Amino acid sequence: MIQLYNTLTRQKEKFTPLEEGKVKMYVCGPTVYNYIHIGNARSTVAFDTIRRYFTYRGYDVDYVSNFTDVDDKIIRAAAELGKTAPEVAETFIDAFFDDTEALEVQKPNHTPRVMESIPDIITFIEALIDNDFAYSSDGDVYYRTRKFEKYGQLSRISLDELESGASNRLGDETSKKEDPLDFALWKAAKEGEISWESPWGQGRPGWHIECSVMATKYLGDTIDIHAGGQDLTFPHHENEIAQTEAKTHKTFANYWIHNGFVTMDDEKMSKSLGNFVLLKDLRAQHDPKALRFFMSTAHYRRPINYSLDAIEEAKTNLNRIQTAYFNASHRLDQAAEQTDDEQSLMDQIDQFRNQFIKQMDDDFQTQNGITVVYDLVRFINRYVEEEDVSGQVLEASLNILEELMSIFGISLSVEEDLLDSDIEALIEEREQARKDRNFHRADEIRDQLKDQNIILEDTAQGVRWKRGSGHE
RNA sequence: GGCGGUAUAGCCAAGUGGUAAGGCAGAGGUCUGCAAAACCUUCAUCACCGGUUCAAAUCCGGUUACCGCCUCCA
Repeated sequence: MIQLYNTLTRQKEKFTPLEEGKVKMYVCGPTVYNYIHIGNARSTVAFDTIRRYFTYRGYDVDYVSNFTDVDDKIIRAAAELGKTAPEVAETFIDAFFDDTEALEVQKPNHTPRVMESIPDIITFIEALIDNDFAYSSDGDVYYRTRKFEKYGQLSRISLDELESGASNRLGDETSKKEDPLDFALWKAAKEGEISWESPWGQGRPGWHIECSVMATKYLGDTIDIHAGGQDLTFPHHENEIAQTEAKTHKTFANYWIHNGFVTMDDEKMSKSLGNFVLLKDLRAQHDPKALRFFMSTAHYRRPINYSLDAIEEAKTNLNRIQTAYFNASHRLDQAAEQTDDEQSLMDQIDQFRNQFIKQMDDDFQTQNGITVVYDLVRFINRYVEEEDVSGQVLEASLNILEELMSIFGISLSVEEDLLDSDIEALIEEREQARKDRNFHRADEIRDQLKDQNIILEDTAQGVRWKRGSGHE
């Protein structure tokens, strides 16, 4: 039984899908006016992990994540770069996929974009006007916030408090609104901006409406899970609920989940603060696997503080896991057909899986899942040093290690890797030198190979080699 | 100001009433020709004050600090 923390109720709830065995999940995607930073990446990775876990637990996940490709910031970026808004969007959508594929993020089943959805958006807005939840005003269309009784339910804010805050802030745009709390569904075009024909004149959609439209279009009026960053809770998700439920008169999403931020020096990493690290730069310097692992070391709802030390630690820890996998693989060659304690060991291995599932079922506690992986690593490392090992146990250990790590999007198996014949010859020469107790020559060869990124390790079962990490 | 979150060893991070998981770093040891890897041992009374209880990091009250949202933002 999977439990997840629902922002709507502020508590953990048992997950009950709308449709047996299926998960309909919508994740708010990026506004594509720039490369993504690691805060954006964390969100993408967190929900990818959750998606993978649902799949692991036997669910068929229909995963939709949008691109906001119509927006003030894109228009501004286009003007600065001397490109059109669609060109800018295209560039950064491609970059988004480059970045996230490097982190082994699985592609959503659908990635709708605002520009492709204009007719649906217009239809949606018309429905809201028809039932009196929205009104047009001089080329704009606004949502009547006060008319939606449950407004504020998700973010737990009261309209009156909001109003007192809003009234000091809003300037001229207010004049077109009946109420300062109303928000835009459609904005009249300004000179030179990208715009579309609509019943209210040339214009473009407001920010919030797109997600309501795309989510319901691909997943239906009611979806299981709606996800996004904590900063989207208000106003974005609150407004999505208001729009969608005013139109459908049904619950929009049963579960709302929100990820915590990546911080730097304990402050939120954000584009507006300027304290961000672009994923594309970071992954040029660090193994993307280590970056993904780093993002899995904290619970998705908690903040995670970015630092070079933290990345290094993730690298070290991942290396430890990788080494256990490597060591067990190496031992496979000399494994026995069968051993006496085999059954009890196989049972222990199953226990690791059970423990892992228990932790992950509880609101996707990846950090505790990783602890189970460490336990498994120790189990493997101990076992590998025994005199007689069973091939079955080794195989099962390798499989489960790979299985558990795959939830975090990390593959441990390395492709069959062959050495050049001259390197093979050097290794053999070194073995002979060691037998002859010519350690000077042996060390010389080991150093020489190390320069070529081949690392030799002498074990009780003979020499084994591996390639260095490659990233430094 | 309103709402929400967090405070556990040098660092990261578990643990929601029964006497502090795990990882990194550090120290010592085993193995090894040496190394590497690994294994073993070792390293905290849980922000502060008060209360409830046989028993609290865990419950209640209060205090302090930090963070987030309330405006575009994952």
